[in-house]
Amino acid sequence: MSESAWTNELREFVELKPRQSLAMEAADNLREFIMLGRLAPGMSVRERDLAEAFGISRTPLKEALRILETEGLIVYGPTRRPRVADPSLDEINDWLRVQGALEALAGELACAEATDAQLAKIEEINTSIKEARDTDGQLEAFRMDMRFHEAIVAASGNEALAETHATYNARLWRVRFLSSQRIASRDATRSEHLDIVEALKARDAAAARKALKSHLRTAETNIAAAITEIETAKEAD
Amino acid sequence: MSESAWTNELREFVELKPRQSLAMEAADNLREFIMLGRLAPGMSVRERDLAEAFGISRTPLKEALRILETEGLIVYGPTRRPRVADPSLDEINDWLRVQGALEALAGELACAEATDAQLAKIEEINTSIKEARDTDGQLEAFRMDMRFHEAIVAASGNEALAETHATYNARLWRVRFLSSQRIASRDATRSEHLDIVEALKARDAAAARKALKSHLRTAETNIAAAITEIETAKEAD
DNA sequence: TTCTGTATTTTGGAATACCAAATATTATAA
DNA sequence: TTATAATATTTGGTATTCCAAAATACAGAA
Repeated sequence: MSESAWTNELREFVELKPRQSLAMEAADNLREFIMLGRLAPGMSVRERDLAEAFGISRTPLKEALRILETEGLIVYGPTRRPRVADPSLDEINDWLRVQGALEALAGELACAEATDAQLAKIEEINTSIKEARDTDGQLEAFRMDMRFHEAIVAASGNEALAETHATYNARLWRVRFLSSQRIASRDATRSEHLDIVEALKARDAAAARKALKSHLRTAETNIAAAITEIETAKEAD
Repeated sequence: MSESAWTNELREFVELKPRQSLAMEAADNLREFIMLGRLAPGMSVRERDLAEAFGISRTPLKEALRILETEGLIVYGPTRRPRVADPSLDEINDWLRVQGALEALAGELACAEATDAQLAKIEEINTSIKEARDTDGQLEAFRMDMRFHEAIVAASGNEALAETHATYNARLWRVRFLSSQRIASRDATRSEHLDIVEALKARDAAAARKALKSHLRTAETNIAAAITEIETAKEAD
């Protein structure tokens, strides 16, 4: 091994991100479209149309759909025709319960594993949520909220947990975004976030678990309220 | 709608299972091969060779590899070359912690949601584990053990939870199988299974959560012991 | 012998073509 | 007009082919 130390360091740095394929690129774009509701839930997806829209062939597009399927954003019918997922409230609640268990575990682990820097970062993100709401608008504040939860999971040091959590986040992104736009949802969220941060800083695993679980439970309530609001508004047509 | 009721019923029945594609078939076979260790961990996988071995083209085989990637059985290197996963003990423990949280949640939910028939089935599977060990051999007993855990998760009535649990089961299958062959691991397992069944029958959510969590914790210990045993045996070459 | 630059081979990514199943459309009969 | 049969079209699955990147083998120079 005649290589100097920085050689390996550089190699690691440059190759850490697996080379982006057309499929992954398409998956990223599609995910964004679905999350923002640009592609409506339940809408049927035609491989050929989408492939043309992206300027790629069906082969990588198909792979992109597969990726989004595992994330729960695309569902395949019995005849293998893909559609944009249109989850029922029951399914969403199922997802939220799993997400709750994952985040509770993350909080627990983070109390033992997180570095002080990671905890500081979590707290910093939390304070910037409020700032973003004042200056950058609702969408940015919501993105910060998501990053808050991601940071907690990352602080657990459990990579598999982070991956699984990310797929549930993707599925839940849209409904959580809808819910975040209700003014009524925001106040509770803010104080709950503080509880979470306090528990983590105290490295009190039980408290962190409890705070995260109850946070997800209010999310359940808020989302249910948001969805019924939208449903009733739709009936006013 | 002039169709008689049974027409739709029949159509539904026959089409309920999405048509099996070559990709899924290949994924099933490959999964079996990897789980049983026929394809050694870390071994590099050549798409062309495998496709020829299965008698299919690379297109569906590629999709199969993608499926197994999301299950964590296949990993892609930085240059997108697929290999059979070769998880470190740390990674395995990460997986087990997530699996523990999932099963704890499942037990909790099952206490509220499970039908009596489902609980009876769980108990029945548990008793048949012992029988299988006496008559059908180790592998069959192990399969029963897996079915025991699957049945609990199914009884939670949370489909997403069941899916996520299944992928972790796939990742962990091999190491859990190795661990199950240690005689020392078995006695503790048996009494813990009884604790779980009792808690579920009493529909005591807290007890079920606790029993499942501690069961996964002993799994952690057993697997660690099994792996170090194998490692030291390997050094004897 | 060891290192480096070059040629060869291997490998996965992507485009294209074709097929069978599913769907939509049209025609026909009651 | 409505229901059914026949036809045409659309759609996803699969095989084949080509291509660029990567790994390997090799040859020459230090």
